[in-house]
Amino acid sequence: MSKEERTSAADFIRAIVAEDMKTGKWGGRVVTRFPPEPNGYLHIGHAKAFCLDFDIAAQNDGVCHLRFDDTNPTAEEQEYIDAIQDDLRWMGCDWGEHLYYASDYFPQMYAYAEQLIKAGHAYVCDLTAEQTRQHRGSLTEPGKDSPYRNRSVQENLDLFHRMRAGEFPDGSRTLKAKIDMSSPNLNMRDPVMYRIIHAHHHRQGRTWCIYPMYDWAHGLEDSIEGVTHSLCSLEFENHRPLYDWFLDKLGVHHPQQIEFARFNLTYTVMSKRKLRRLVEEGHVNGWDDPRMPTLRGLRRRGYTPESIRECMRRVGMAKFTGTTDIALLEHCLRQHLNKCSPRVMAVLRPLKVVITNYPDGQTEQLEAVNNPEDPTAGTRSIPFSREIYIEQDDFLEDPPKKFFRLAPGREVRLRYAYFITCTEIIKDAAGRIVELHCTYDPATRGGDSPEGRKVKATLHWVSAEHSLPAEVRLYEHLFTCENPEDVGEGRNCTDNLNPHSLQVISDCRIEPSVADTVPGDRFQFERLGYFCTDKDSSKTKLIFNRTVTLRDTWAKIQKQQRQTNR
RNA sequence: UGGGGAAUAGUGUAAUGGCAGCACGAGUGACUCUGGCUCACUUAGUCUAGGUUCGAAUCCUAGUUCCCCAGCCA
Repeated sequence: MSKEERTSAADFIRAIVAEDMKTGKWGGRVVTRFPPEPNGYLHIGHAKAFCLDFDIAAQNDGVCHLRFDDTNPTAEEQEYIDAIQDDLRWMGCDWGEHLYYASDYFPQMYAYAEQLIKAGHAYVCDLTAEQTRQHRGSLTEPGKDSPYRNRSVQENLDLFHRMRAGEFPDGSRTLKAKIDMSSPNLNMRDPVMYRIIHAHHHRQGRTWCIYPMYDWAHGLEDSIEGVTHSLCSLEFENHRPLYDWFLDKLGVHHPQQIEFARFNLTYTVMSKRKLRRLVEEGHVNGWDDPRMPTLRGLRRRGYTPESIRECMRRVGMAKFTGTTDIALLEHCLRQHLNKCSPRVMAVLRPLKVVITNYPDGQTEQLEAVNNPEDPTAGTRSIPFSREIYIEQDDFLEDPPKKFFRLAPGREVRLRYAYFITCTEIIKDAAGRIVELHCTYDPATRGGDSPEGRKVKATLHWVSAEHSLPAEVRLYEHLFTCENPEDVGEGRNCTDNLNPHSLQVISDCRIEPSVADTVPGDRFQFERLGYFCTDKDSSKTKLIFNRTVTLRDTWAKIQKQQRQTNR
């Protein structure tokens, strides 16, 4: 990390941290934490939060804890704990020894609760959930005191002990903080601290049957760990007075909670609930479907951690809830992939071309550059022969203006190979073009004309005989509109699903150099886009995902032409 | 409706009383053995109305719009 990166206050949160470091508010320490609840997979929205947490710690020689906020046994599973760590490691996050679980603090939290009861700040309440709701009042009306609000300390202590001992059924009693039932902030109207849940906890088993609520637990977790800056999203702003109240009443280490706007992306949804629905209703093929904004999905799609981090850096940090254009993410992706992806030639929709003046049965090896952006990537050789495939899109019998590619009588370059000229179109009975006959110019071997003759286009190609069959999965945005959640009454985001978000092409051809590819390998298929080998791919059946297309100026021209012809 | 927040080009974000800048997008052109990359240029903004000030995106007043809160979820 450069000195500038370490010292610059790029946003309002880093400015606060920098100021605290200057004044020595926390003794020159920075401790942050990323506290996911293990009840789902991480998505790119989380990336904004954990990049901030881990980077701020690193930039200040501090530490960032990974803490699983496992305070609700009914939703949480070990599977998610493993997956979250796997995703975070992939993203390059380093928590060192600092892996913690909120549930490990349950004894300490219990002791703190007793302390609050003894100080008269908490009481056991026998109201049902429904009654509690009624007592809470509304946005405009104050709440009413619970009839159990003024129990003696002794009785509260006794009942609380018996709650913990398992004497009462689920939902029969709660421990509540005694604050102010008429507070305009609903969170301060005697919030529940503990509820009774007789359930198996994925780590604690049956040790506990009372579980702390978020507001009670979270500040304690931060405090116990010596966190200095507790960074969270905007919806917790209303909870900060409660966070502060608990820690003040306890008189313990009191971190500063700072809120920021969460990350939204166009053409996708981000809430766990909606993502779960996409999976459960079969709109996608699991949590790691390459169309999903989950980190697992993005990873399988071929995204790099670097590009996600770069996007987060560019998005910045503010308190305005906006939506980032997915074009920014894709720009960061292309920028990184352009630098690091080896180039390869693949033909998605093959059109056979016979080079009529090329010797039958002859094969030669031609040298191709692996990555023009990276001289150290070297070269490879690719086989050329009399019959090749080109892209169907690269030939037009009756080319419109500005179409530079192959057409009857026109000469183009085959990349790294020869100039060819189209001499004949072969059609089937239905009039479909099934084959092209071309001639080549032997003097242009390697792709250049010795006398400096120019061509307007360079096409990618593969040798028919030597190329490998492959399946390619093309992805588009999962939804057809920028904000899929913006739907009318009685409709939901699945109404905006893009029916073309996945297109499988099974008869592609790819150059033989990729024969040994393994899942996760990334390539640029020249002139098409960036692709990566899917986890379903094998030696006998090659399968690639399109990560993102190249910028496509021709597609834009076509779109313009279509509009002007209308 | 009570409370808590937020409003700067199409989008995201700087400027903390002193030249409204950057990035993405869009458009035009140059270059090119990828219609890629790269480069150049263009486009376009302070929510509204008052006020303070030599000077306001920034301070004050009033308003407008948007987001969050009535789980024994986090």
